[in-house]
Amino acid sequence: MNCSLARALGAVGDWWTLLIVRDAMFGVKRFSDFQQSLGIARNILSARLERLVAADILSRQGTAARPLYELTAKGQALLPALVALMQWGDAWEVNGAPPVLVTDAAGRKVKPLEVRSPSGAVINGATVQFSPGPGADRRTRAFFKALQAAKDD
Amino acid sequence: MNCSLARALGAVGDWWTLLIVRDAMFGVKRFSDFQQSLGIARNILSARLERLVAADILSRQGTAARPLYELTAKGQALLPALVALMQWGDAWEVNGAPPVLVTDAAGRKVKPLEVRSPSGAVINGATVQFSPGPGADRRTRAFFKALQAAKDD
DNA sequence: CTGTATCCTTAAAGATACTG
DNA sequence: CAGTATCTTTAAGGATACAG
Repeated sequence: MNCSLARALGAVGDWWTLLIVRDAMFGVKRFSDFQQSLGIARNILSARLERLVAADILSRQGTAARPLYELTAKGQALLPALVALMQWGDAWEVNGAPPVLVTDAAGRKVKPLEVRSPSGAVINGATVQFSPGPGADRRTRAFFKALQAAKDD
Repeated sequence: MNCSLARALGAVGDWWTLLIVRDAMFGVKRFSDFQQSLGIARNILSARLERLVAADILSRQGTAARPLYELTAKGQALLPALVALMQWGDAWEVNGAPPVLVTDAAGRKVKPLEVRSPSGAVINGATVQFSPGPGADRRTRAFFKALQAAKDD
Protein backbone atom coordinates (compact mmCIF):
# COMPACT_ATOMS: atom_id res chain seq x y z
CA MET A 1 0.00 0.00 0.00
CA ASN A 2 1.24 3.44 -0.96
CA CYS A 3 1.03 4.88 2.53
CA SER A 4 3.55 5.64 5.24
CA LEU A 5 1.12 4.59 7.91
CA ALA A 6 0.54 1.19 6.35
CA ARG A 7 4.28 0.65 6.17
CA ALA A 8 4.72 1.68 9.76
CA LEU A 9 1.94 -0.71 10.73
CA GLY A 10 3.63 -3.42 8.73
CA ALA A 11 6.64 -3.10 11.00
CA VAL A 12 5.03 -2.46 14.37
CA GLY A 13 1.35 -2.81 13.72
CA ASP A 14 0.37 -5.67 15.92
CA TRP A 15 -0.48 -5.77 19.56
CA TRP A 16 2.62 -7.56 20.84
CA THR A 17 5.21 -5.78 18.76
CA LEU A 18 4.45 -2.31 20.06
CA LEU A 19 4.30 -3.59 23.62
CA ILE A 20 7.72 -5.16 23.18
CA VAL A 21 9.06 -1.85 21.90
CA ARG A 22 7.48 -0.13 24.89
CA ASP A 23 9.19 -2.55 27.25
CA ALA A 24 12.46 -1.96 25.45
CA MET A 25 11.97 1.78 25.98
CA PHE A 26 11.42 1.07 29.65
CA GLY A 27 14.80 -0.67 29.71
CA VAL A 28 13.85 -4.33 29.42
CA LYS A 29 16.56 -6.23 27.54
CA ARG A 30 16.28 -9.93 28.31
CA PHE A 31 14.11 -12.60 26.76
CA SER A 32 12.82 -13.81 30.10
CA ASP A 33 12.04 -10.30 31.27
CA PHE A 34 9.99 -9.54 28.18
CA GLN A 35 8.24 -12.83 28.62
CA GLN A 36 7.37 -12.24 32.23
CA SER A 37 6.41 -8.62 31.76
CA LEU A 38 4.09 -9.26 28.86
CA GLY A 39 2.79 -12.71 29.66
CA ILE A 40 3.43 -13.67 26.06
CA ALA A 41 4.06 -17.24 24.89
CA ARG A 42 7.73 -18.03 24.34
CA ASN A 43 7.42 -18.99 20.71
CA ILE A 44 5.50 -15.82 19.92
CA LEU A 45 8.03 -13.70 21.73
CA SER A 46 10.83 -15.44 19.89
CA ALA A 47 9.21 -14.74 16.52
CA ARG A 48 8.51 -11.11 17.36
CA LEU A 49 12.03 -10.43 18.59
CA GLU A 50 13.42 -12.01 15.46
CA ARG A 51 11.20 -9.82 13.29
CA LEU A 52 12.15 -6.70 15.21
CA VAL A 53 15.85 -7.47 14.85
CA ALA A 54 15.37 -8.15 11.13
CA ALA A 55 13.56 -4.81 10.80
CA ASP A 56 16.47 -3.10 12.57
CA ILE A 57 14.25 -1.86 15.36
CA LEU A 58 16.04 -3.96 17.96
CA SER A 59 19.63 -5.10 17.91
CA ARG A 60 20.97 -8.23 19.54
CA GLN A 61 23.81 -7.40 21.90
CA GLY A 62 25.55 -9.36 24.64
CA THR A 63 26.65 -12.95 24.15
CA ALA A 64 24.93 -15.47 21.93
CA ALA A 65 24.05 -17.51 24.99
CA ARG A 66 22.79 -14.50 26.90
CA PRO A 67 21.65 -11.87 24.44
CA LEU A 68 20.48 -8.38 25.24
CA TYR A 69 17.89 -6.76 23.01
CA GLU A 70 18.38 -3.05 22.65
CA LEU A 71 16.62 -0.41 20.63
CA THR A 72 18.41 0.84 17.56
CA ALA A 73 18.13 4.45 16.40
CA LYS A 74 15.19 3.37 14.29
CA GLY A 75 13.57 1.80 17.32
CA GLN A 76 14.22 4.84 19.50
CA ALA A 77 12.64 6.97 16.80
CA LEU A 78 9.33 5.34 17.69
CA LEU A 79 9.24 7.32 20.92
CA PRO A 80 6.90 10.05 19.67
CA ALA A 81 4.46 7.50 18.28
CA LEU A 82 4.54 5.53 21.51
CA VAL A 83 4.09 8.58 23.68
CA ALA A 84 1.29 9.86 21.46
CA LEU A 85 -0.59 6.61 21.88
CA MET A 86 0.01 6.52 25.63
CA GLN A 87 -1.21 10.09 26.03
CA TRP A 88 -4.29 9.32 24.00
CA GLY A 89 -4.94 6.25 26.11
CA ASP A 90 -4.54 8.28 29.28
CA ALA A 91 -6.81 11.04 28.07
CA TRP A 92 -9.56 8.99 26.50
CA GLU A 93 -9.45 5.35 27.50
CA VAL A 94 -8.46 5.18 31.14
CA ASN A 95 -10.72 6.18 33.96
CA GLY A 96 -8.59 7.76 36.58
CA ALA A 97 -4.91 8.31 36.94
CA PRO A 98 -2.24 7.29 34.43
CA PRO A 99 -0.41 4.10 35.35
CA VAL A 100 2.88 5.20 33.80
CA LEU A 101 4.53 8.62 33.68
CA VAL A 102 6.79 9.70 30.85
CA THR A 103 9.38 12.18 32.07
CA ASP A 104 12.70 13.73 31.27
CA ALA A 105 15.83 12.71 33.14
CA ALA A 106 14.88 15.06 35.96
CA GLY A 107 11.49 13.44 36.41
CA ARG A 108 9.43 16.23 34.88
CA LYS A 109 6.40 15.03 32.96
CA VAL A 110 6.61 15.53 29.21
CA LYS A 111 4.19 17.88 27.48
CA PRO A 112 1.28 16.60 25.39
CA LEU A 113 2.38 16.06 21.82
CA GLU A 114 1.02 18.54 19.35
CA VAL A 115 1.08 18.70 15.60
CA ARG A 116 2.37 22.11 14.57
CA SER A 117 2.82 24.05 11.39
CA PRO A 118 6.22 25.63 10.61
CA SER A 119 4.93 28.84 12.18
CA GLY A 120 4.28 26.99 15.41
CA ALA A 121 0.50 27.06 15.23
CA VAL A 122 -1.17 23.97 16.62
CA ILE A 123 -3.01 21.87 14.06
CA ASN A 124 -5.92 19.68 15.07
CA GLY A 125 -8.19 17.18 13.43
CA ALA A 126 -10.38 19.95 12.10
CA THR A 127 -7.65 22.06 10.53
CA VAL A 128 -5.25 19.42 9.27
CA GLN A 129 -4.98 18.86 5.52
CA PHE A 130 -3.60 15.97 3.54
CA SER A 131 -2.35 15.98 -0.01
CA PRO A 132 -0.47 13.63 -2.30
CA GLY A 133 3.28 13.85 -1.78
CA PRO A 134 6.11 13.43 -4.27
CA GLY A 135 6.04 9.67 -3.68
CA ALA A 136 2.34 9.31 -4.42
CA ASP A 137 1.40 6.81 -7.11
CA ARG A 138 -1.41 7.26 -9.59
CA ARG A 139 -3.91 5.57 -7.33
CA THR A 140 -3.14 7.86 -4.39
CA ARG A 141 -3.42 10.94 -6.59
CA ALA A 142 -6.75 9.75 -7.95
CA PHE A 143 -7.94 9.11 -4.43
CA PHE A 144 -7.23 12.64 -3.27
CA LYS A 145 -8.64 14.12 -6.45
CA ALA A 146 -11.91 12.25 -5.94
CA LEU A 147 -11.95 13.33 -2.31
CA GLN A 148 -11.56 16.96 -3.30
CA ALA A 149 -14.31 16.64 -5.87
CA ALA A 150 -16.63 15.16 -3.25
CA LYS A 151 -15.92 18.10 -0.94
CA ASP A 152 -16.79 20.56 -3.67
CA ASP A 153 -20.29 19.10 -3.85
CA MET B 1 -3.32 -4.64 31.39
CA ASN B 2 -2.35 -1.68 33.55
CA CYS B 3 -0.93 0.38 30.71
CA SER B 4 -2.22 3.31 28.68
CA LEU B 5 -0.60 1.94 25.57
CA ALA B 6 -2.32 -1.41 25.89
CA ARG B 7 -5.65 0.34 26.28
CA ALA B 8 -4.97 2.51 23.27
CA LEU B 9 -4.07 -0.59 21.29
CA GLY B 10 -7.24 -2.26 22.49
CA ALA B 11 -9.21 0.50 20.79
CA VAL B 12 -7.19 1.11 17.64
CA GLY B 13 -4.52 -1.57 17.77
CA ASP B 14 -5.20 -3.52 14.67
CA TRP B 15 -4.19 -2.96 11.11
CA TRP B 16 -7.60 -2.03 9.69
CA THR B 17 -8.84 0.16 12.50
CA LEU B 18 -6.03 2.67 12.27
CA LEU B 19 -6.29 2.79 8.51
CA ILE B 20 -10.00 3.52 8.80
CA VAL B 21 -9.24 6.35 11.21
CA ARG B 22 -6.63 7.63 8.77
CA ASP B 23 -9.18 7.63 5.95
CA ALA B 24 -11.64 9.42 8.19
CA MET B 25 -8.98 12.07 8.83
CA PHE B 26 -8.56 12.38 5.10
CA GLY B 27 -12.26 13.10 4.86
CA VAL B 28 -13.71 9.75 3.87
CA LYS B 29 -17.18 9.36 5.31
CA ARG B 30 -19.09 6.70 3.37
CA PHE B 31 -19.11 2.94 3.74
CA SER B 32 -18.42 2.33 0.09
CA ASP B 33 -15.59 4.86 0.02
CA PHE B 34 -13.84 3.21 2.94
CA GLN B 35 -14.37 -0.12 1.29
CA GLN B 36 -12.91 0.96 -2.01
CA SER B 37 -10.05 2.92 -0.53
CA LEU B 38 -8.91 0.14 1.75
CA GLY B 39 -9.81 -2.94 -0.25
CA ILE B 40 -11.29 -4.42 2.90
CA ALA B 41 -14.05 -7.04 2.94
CA ARG B 42 -17.50 -5.62 3.62
CA ASN B 43 -18.22 -7.68 6.69
CA ILE B 44 -14.87 -6.73 8.23
CA LEU B 45 -15.43 -3.06 7.49
CA SER B 46 -18.90 -3.29 8.97
CA ALA B 47 -17.57 -4.81 12.17
CA ARG B 48 -14.77 -2.26 12.46
CA LEU B 49 -17.05 0.71 11.91
CA GLU B 50 -19.43 -0.62 14.52
CA ARG B 51 -16.59 -1.01 17.00
CA LEU B 52 -15.30 2.47 16.28
CA VAL B 53 -18.74 3.96 16.78
CA ALA B 54 -19.17 2.00 20.02
CA ALA B 55 -15.79 3.29 21.19
CA ASP B 56 -16.92 6.83 20.39
CA ILE B 57 -14.10 7.34 17.91
CA LEU B 58 -16.49 7.67 14.99
CA SER B 59 -20.04 8.92 15.08
CA ARG B 60 -22.77 7.93 12.70
CA GLN B 61 -24.32 10.97 11.03
CA GLY B 62 -26.55 11.39 8.01
CA THR B 63 -29.58 9.23 7.45
CA ALA B 64 -29.96 5.64 8.59
CA ALA B 65 -30.10 4.54 4.97
CA ARG B 66 -27.11 6.62 3.98
CA PRO B 67 -24.92 7.19 7.02
CA LEU B 68 -21.85 9.35 7.22
CA TYR B 69 -19.07 8.29 9.55
CA GLU B 70 -17.30 11.22 11.12
CA LEU B 71 -14.56 11.49 13.67
CA THR B 72 -15.56 12.49 17.18
CA ALA B 73 -13.33 14.63 19.37
CA LYS B 74 -11.86 11.40 20.70
CA GLY B 75 -11.15 10.26 17.17
CA GLN B 76 -9.64 13.58 16.16
CA ALA B 77 -7.41 13.34 19.21
CA LEU B 78 -5.64 10.47 17.50
CA LEU B 79 -4.05 12.92 15.08
CA PRO B 80 -0.70 13.15 16.87
CA ALA B 81 -0.40 9.37 17.10
CA LEU B 82 -1.29 8.99 13.45
CA VAL B 83 1.11 11.68 12.33
CA ALA B 84 3.87 10.25 14.51
CA LEU B 85 3.48 6.86 12.87
CA MET B 86 3.35 8.35 9.39
CA GLN B 87 6.47 10.39 10.02
CA TRP B 88 8.27 7.36 11.34
CA GLY B 89 7.20 5.38 8.30
CA ASP B 90 8.44 8.13 6.00
CA ALA B 91 11.75 8.44 7.77
CA TRP B 92 12.57 4.78 8.29
CA GLU B 93 10.42 2.48 6.22
CA VAL B 94 9.90 4.10 2.85
CA ASN B 95 12.59 4.39 0.24
CA GLY B 96 12.16 7.67 -1.48
CA ALA B 97 9.57 10.37 -1.24
CA PRO B 98 6.57 10.39 1.09
CA PRO B 99 3.30 9.43 -0.61
CA VAL B 100 1.18 11.70 1.58
CA LEU B 101 1.87 15.17 2.97
CA VAL B 102 0.42 16.40 6.23
CA THR B 103 -0.05 20.15 6.15
CA ASP B 104 -1.88 23.02 7.77
CA ALA B 105 -4.77 24.73 6.02
CA ALA B 106 -2.31 26.82 4.02
CA GLY B 107 -0.51 23.76 2.69
CA ARG B 108 2.63 24.10 4.82
CA LYS B 109 4.11 20.79 5.91
CA VAL B 110 3.82 20.08 9.62
CA LYS B 111 6.95 19.84 11.74
CA PRO B 112 8.29 16.50 12.97
CA LEU B 113 6.70 15.60 16.28
CA GLU B 114 9.00 15.84 19.25
CA VAL B 115 8.64 14.79 22.83
CA ARG B 116 9.50 17.76 25.02
CA SER B 117 9.96 18.43 28.72
CA PRO B 118 8.10 21.36 30.33
CA SER B 119 11.20 23.47 29.73
CA GLY B 120 10.97 22.74 26.03
CA ALA B 121 14.04 20.50 25.80
CA VAL B 122 13.69 17.67 23.32
CA ILE B 123 13.61 14.22 24.87
CA ASN B 124 14.73 11.21 22.88
CA GLY B 125 14.89 7.48 23.40
CA ALA B 126 18.14 7.83 25.30
CA THR B 127 17.03 10.49 27.75
CA VAL B 128 13.42 9.55 28.36
CA GLN B 129 12.47 8.10 31.72
CA PHE B 130 9.43 6.14 32.79
CA SER B 131 8.05 5.75 36.27
CA PRO B 132 4.92 4.42 37.90
CA GLY B 133 2.13 6.99 37.90
CA PRO B 134 -0.68 7.56 40.38
CA GLY B 135 -2.77 4.94 38.63
CA ALA B 136 -0.12 2.22 38.81
CA ASP B 137 -1.14 -1.03 40.41
CA ARG B 138 1.09 -3.19 42.59
CA ARG B 139 2.33 -5.18 39.65
CA THR B 140 3.41 -2.10 37.71
CA ARG B 141 5.21 -0.70 40.73
CA ALA B 142 7.02 -3.98 41.28
CA PHE B 143 7.97 -4.04 37.63
CA PHE B 144 9.62 -0.63 37.74
CA LYS B 145 11.26 -1.39 41.05
CA ALA B 146 12.81 -4.55 39.63
CA LEU B 147 13.89 -2.63 36.56
CA GLN B 148 15.61 -0.01 38.67
CA ALA B 149 17.34 -2.69 40.71
CA ALA B 150 18.60 -4.31 37.50
CA LYS B 151 20.03 -0.99 36.35
CA ASP B 152 21.88 -0.53 39.59
CA ASP B 153 23.79 -3.75 38.95
C1' DC C 1 -26.12 2.07 -1.08
C1' DT C 2 -25.38 -0.13 3.25
C1' DG C 3 -25.14 -3.43 5.33
C1' DT C 4 -26.03 -8.77 7.29
C1' DA C 5 -25.37 -13.80 7.15
C1' DT C 6 -22.67 -17.85 5.89
C1' DC C 7 -19.02 -20.44 4.62
C1' DC C 8 -14.27 -21.34 4.04
C1' DT C 9 -9.38 -20.88 4.53
C1' DT C 10 -5.50 -19.29 6.75
C1' DA C 11 -2.86 -17.38 10.32
C1' DA C 12 -2.04 -16.26 14.95
C1' DA C 13 -1.75 -17.46 19.60
C1' DG C 14 -1.18 -20.40 23.64
C1' DA C 15 0.50 -24.59 25.97
C1' DT C 16 3.97 -27.62 26.51
C1' DA C 17 7.89 -30.45 25.96
C1' DC C 18 12.43 -30.48 24.57
C1' DT C 19 17.50 -28.74 23.32
C1' DG C 20 22.04 -26.22 23.50
C1' DC D 1 18.77 -18.86 30.35
C1' DA D 2 17.19 -18.65 25.68
C1' DG D 3 15.22 -20.38 22.70
C1' DT D 4 13.04 -24.33 19.08
C1' DA D 5 9.53 -27.73 17.69
C1' DT D 6 4.87 -29.44 17.76
C1' DC D 7 0.30 -29.54 18.52
C1' DT D 8 -4.21 -27.67 19.28
C1' DT D 9 -7.48 -24.11 19.48
C1' DT D 10 -9.33 -19.86 18.28
C1' DA D 11 -9.94 -15.76 15.76
C1' DA D 12 -9.52 -13.05 11.76
C1' DG D 13 -10.08 -12.24 7.22
C1' DG D 14 -11.96 -12.82 2.48
C1' DA D 15 -15.61 -14.18 -0.82
C1' DT D 16 -20.06 -14.19 -1.84
C1' DA D 17 -24.97 -14.19 -1.67
C1' DC D 18 -28.78 -11.96 0.12
C1' DA D 19 -31.84 -8.11 2.36
C1' DG D 20 -33.70 -3.46 3.61
